[in-house]
Amino acid sequence: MDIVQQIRDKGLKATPARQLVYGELTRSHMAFSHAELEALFIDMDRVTLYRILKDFEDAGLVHKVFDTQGSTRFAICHHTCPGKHHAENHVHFNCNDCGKMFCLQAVQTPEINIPGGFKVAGMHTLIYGSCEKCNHQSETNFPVNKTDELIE
Amino acid sequence: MDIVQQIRDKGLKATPARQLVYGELTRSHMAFSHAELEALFIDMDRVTLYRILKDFEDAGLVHKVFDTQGSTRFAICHHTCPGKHHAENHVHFNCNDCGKMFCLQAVQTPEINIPGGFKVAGMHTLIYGSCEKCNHQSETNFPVNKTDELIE
DNA sequence: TAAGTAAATGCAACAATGTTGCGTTTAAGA
DNA sequence: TCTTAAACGCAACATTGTTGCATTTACTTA
Ligand SMILES: [Mn+2]
Ligand SMILES: [Mn+2]
Ligand SMILES: [Zn+2]
Ligand SMILES: [Zn+2]
Repeated sequence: MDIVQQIRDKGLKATPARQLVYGELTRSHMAFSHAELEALFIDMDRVTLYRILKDFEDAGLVHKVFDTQGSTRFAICHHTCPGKHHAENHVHFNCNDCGKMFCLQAVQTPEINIPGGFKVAGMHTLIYGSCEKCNHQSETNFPVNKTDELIE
Repeated sequence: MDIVQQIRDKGLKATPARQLVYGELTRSHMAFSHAELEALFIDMDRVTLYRILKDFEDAGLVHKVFDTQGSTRFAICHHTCPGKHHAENHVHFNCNDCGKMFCLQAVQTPEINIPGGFKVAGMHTLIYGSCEKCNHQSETNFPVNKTDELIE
């Protein structure tokens, strides 16, 4: 099913701006900050972008998450998305080096028991470290004890 | 050891404002938002409060966490705190009803395996639901199938 | 394919949150 | 008590997000 139809199926008009945003989010499986999207679509109005993301979120097309800096990010909802609380069923990874954030769709949030009278509704799991690309780059920049072919 | 000495031990002056903030954070084991602290200390300058929290964080007296809304919160570091990354070794609970956030010092962040080339440095675990107090209140307000003594 | 309409956009203004610079005050050691 | 680096208070600014309103546009229906 194409992007235009996916947007329309949620009762939203498939405007050019929406197609651009939804297209970008669909192609990569990353969680984008507002700043990142603004940089990608330089002539898109700031407020329009806020509203597009809000509308997408309400429609269940994207989910909102916060990175290790507390900044808001948006990512596409996987097709197996149960709806509004999609973001809560999988783990997110935030790279300390490049700052990018990834949805690890395949990794479910773990089970956890907590004491006291707390009634658990859900959880957010945010893992941080360095992504594959940044791992490689740091190895390339500061080779320590590697064989030649690993340095590349 | 008293509050004044704990602040001084980190190389900070134990000013009245700092004693108030540190005292409050020490007594309760909650993670306070900036707004909550401003409300508690109405005649404390906004900027001073920001700087106190920043200094405490740098000194390892408190740790910064984000709640389910992405809002910044600060909580005391437990005495077994390993230092800068204290916040990462225990789980936090955020009440959906009253909005309060609790440090569950006794609950360690779980182990988790993720695929791909990601290099894990740590994780944040944020559980949400309703706290003990709010559980009770909702039972009191909307009694369904309870015995009398439970409704109280 | 033209017209009608609700939805979406663009712009300005505003609100909330956090930061910086700088002159004044104060905690703590001598 | 004196000295001084640290902390404070205030104003100004930056960033992020929201709201109101006039204009434009995507989609429906004729
Ligand atoms: Mn995600
Ligand atoms: Mn904590
Ligand atoms: Zn990276
Ligand atoms: Zn509560």
